[in-house]
Amino acid sequence: MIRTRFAPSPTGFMHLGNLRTALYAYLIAKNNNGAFLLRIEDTDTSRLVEGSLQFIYKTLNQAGIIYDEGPEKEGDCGPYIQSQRRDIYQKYAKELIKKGRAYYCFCQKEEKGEKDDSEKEQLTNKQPFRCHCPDSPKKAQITEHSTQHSIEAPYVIRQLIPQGSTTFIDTVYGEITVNNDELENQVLIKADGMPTYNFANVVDDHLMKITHVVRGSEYLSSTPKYNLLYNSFGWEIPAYIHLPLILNENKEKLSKRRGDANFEDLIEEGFLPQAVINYIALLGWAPGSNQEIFTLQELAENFHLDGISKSPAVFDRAKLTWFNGEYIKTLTPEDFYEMALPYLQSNIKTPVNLQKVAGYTQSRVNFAKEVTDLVDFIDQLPNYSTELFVHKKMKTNLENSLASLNSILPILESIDDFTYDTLHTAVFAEIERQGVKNSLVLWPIRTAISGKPTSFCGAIELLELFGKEESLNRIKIGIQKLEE
RNA sequence: GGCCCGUUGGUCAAGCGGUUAAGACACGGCCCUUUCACGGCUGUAACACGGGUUCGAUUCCCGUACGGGUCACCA
Repeated sequence: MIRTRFAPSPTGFMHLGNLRTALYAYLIAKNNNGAFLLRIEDTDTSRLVEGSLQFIYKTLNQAGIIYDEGPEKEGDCGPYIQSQRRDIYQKYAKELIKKGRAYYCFCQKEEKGEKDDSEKEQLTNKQPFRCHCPDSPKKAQITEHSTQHSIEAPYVIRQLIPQGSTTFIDTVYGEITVNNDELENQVLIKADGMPTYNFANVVDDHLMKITHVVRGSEYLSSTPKYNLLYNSFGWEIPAYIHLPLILNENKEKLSKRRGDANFEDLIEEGFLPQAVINYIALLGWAPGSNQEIFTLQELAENFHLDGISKSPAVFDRAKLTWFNGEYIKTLTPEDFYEMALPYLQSNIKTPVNLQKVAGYTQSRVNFAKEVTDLVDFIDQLPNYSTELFVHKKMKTNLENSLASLNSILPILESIDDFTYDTLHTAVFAEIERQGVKNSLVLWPIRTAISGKPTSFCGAIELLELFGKEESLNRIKIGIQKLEE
């Protein structure tokens, strides 16, 4: 049975790259009737950000990515929070020492922490840091000693990288071979007793029976070290599925610091969670058909490893916006009404049928909040220019617009029942009587009532929406303007 | 800088030795229509470069260029 996991650290917001990793891991599991687990990697106590655990839960929830095992949903492999598994890592690290594949290291390294750019540049001409413990005669002693007694001096446990080269196979990128000289004797257990990501990851993936490791391609170069670890333990190596990066418009890695949007921001802006999920599913994966709109369920059914691409993808807001519009259109009228209501209520004081307004605007917006601009003529008629009455395609000009309004006015005045059907019948009867093009009568009405070059619905709908008094009022204003 | 990975239109992408090199977004045009939008049709636009291999390379191999990743007691 296939088991995948998503293993975020609670260090802040959920970036789109992370979310996509979670999504793919989920889809791969679900596509194979497997299990998807959530594991929290909180081994760096200094980087923990308050509340980010809630963000993780909330985001996965909104996205519909439901885990089968994880925090507060314990399976057989818990606990699923690494800080609660400390003893486990200690035990396995000691086992590695006994096997001679790891060792205690007392080397002091200068103050670490986040490297800044200048430090990174210096790396250019420097040999990477090497721990010399294995060459020290002290080492054997310590190793033996420490298996029985506790050690006083601060130490870390390092993985002993053997000579030779390491080859692994990535499902996406294929076979990759790295010379072991490139690999550092990496730290497995830190001075504070916590495991590093590199170690905890391997131990947990094995213990949690993860069959497919899904992660970003930034881990590609450290994968040989994981394999060496698996081999040292004699554990089976999982399938690796490394995912290409998601870049911003400038082709840089997405980052909050550069102002790139994360999931929370996008939802805040009015993007629907399912639209975002649908879009990022297609950033780095292609279904092999021309279908683009997928429910989560459909994604799970159609997902296949062959479709994952190797090259990074640029996040395109325009395309996401299109997806959002598509999702807005598939909303039931009730759902869209509910979504648009706050914007309608805060922009419309006039007693018009908001449900109808929502209905008219639904197919015209990509975001619910865009109704704001569409309805701005309802409470107040704009001070428009009579030029609006002139429309080549509608065959209207100032003269015939005035004539149309003058002829339709008494007819509307005689109607008390301002409902669509009644209005439609009456207006079209007049159009037929005059024997003119529809637009010659309808365009002036629409223009007089809206005072805008475009509106979210046509003349008859506007008459119904505004009711008799206000409609006649606005038509009279139009006549006045045209008479001047 | 060493190592690793990548490179099809502006963007997402199909392609997996022989194709008029799909499709989508964006952009332009047309149609529909009582405006706009929706919808339909349509147009502009791409295989980074140089060598091989081959009867034939976008597809395979090798370089070059460019881009990215990584080189932490961070994940």
